[in-house]
Amino acid sequence: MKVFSLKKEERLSKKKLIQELFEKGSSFYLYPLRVVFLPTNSKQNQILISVSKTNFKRAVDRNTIKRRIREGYRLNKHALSSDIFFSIAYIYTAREIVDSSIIHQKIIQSFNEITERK
RNA sequence: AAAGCAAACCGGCUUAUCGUGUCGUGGAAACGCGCCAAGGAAAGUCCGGGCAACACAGGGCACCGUACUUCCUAACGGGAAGGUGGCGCGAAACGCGCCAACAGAUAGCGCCACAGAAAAUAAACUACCCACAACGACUUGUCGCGAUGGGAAAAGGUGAAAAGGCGGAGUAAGAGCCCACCGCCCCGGUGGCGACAUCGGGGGCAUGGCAAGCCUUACGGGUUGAAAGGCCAAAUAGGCCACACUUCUUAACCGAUACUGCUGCCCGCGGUAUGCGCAAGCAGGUGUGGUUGGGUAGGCUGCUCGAUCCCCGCUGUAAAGCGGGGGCUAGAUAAAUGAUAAGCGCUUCAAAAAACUGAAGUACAGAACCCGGCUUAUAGGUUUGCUUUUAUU
Repeated sequence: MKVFSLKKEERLSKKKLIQELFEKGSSFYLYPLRVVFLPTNSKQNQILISVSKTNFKRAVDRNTIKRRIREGYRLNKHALSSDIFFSIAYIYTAREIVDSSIIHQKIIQSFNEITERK
């Protein structure tokens, strides 16, 4: 598998898995993100990105933030290496649009948190 | 040339690295290669239609919507052309532009704040005119005054609006009481498909405003909405059929009553329940086998070739229609169409012109079944038309 790709299999799309993640998963806050994660028995890490409609009324802004987070995960996901895999949800909680470089940095930090806490 | 107004259109480009989705192609697979990949509003969800499911014998009333005319259209509350009224520009026009909830107020009910005498069967304030008891004056039969009785609706002031307007004649003072012109109403002619325009005759005014209070007239209106709907495999509740065992009461039809469906109500027509009447033989439970299969989560489909787009010709004042040629132009589903970096272009500013340099800015905004409109947001730019100002000929 290529290093920087991000296929559909790496995204959470099943309703049951999402419900399980939010009911049983543990979470921590890392500005501007809230991260929810749960170890799973699937064959790879799966992520979910969410931006609240109340904080960003325009769809253009929500798309931009989602794309930046996705790129941050895609370009750095090789740093998250472990013997087990996780379901991870990134929820954007800030009220303003943050630069890409900061988001990238925070995502790398989140990987360290997850591997420590498991 | 500049400014203003209106209409139509455009609304960034290139490269590098790493990525995403549909389709095509190679491959057993992993994956590789190629093509394409947001908008003028994709937005608001305000109208109209296609498509789909469900419902529907029919009639009346209610409810909701629309409202100058003709045309366009699949349809519309949209558009085109025109009529009428109002406003703006202008010296002015039969000019140009903008706006209109633009059917009916002699079908009926209701309302008309404040001010004002009075707000709709007019008049109770001031002012005007006539008569005249009492009183006053003096030139002693006249004048003044005004309780009171009557006339009039012209004048003042109030108001958004004061009972057709203006002028004349008339009168005690006045009044469509009478007359001319204008307005209004009625009838007829002419032109126009029509809204309407115009001409002639008659009426003496009867008819204040509000329909965005109720209402009247004419026309239209099933409900839901892609989370619609269809298909697939799995597990399972339930239904149905056959057989066996078991228990003993009660099924169907018709009438009656109650509830309910047809947008609401009534009539009408259906459906269900009750088991009172009439009537008479099957009804319930358990097990086995077969068959069917609601809902839930998942996958596939619906899904993008269409009232389609571009060009040319013809018809029409135009909206638009017809014919010919060419093109295929997003299909995601916890939701792709991107991220990062560099450069270019454009606009503004740095006194003025050109070049250079620097700084700042580069909008509104993201498809979710598909179309036709409307409304709202939008940095900057282009074109066309009209008006005004200045310059030149």
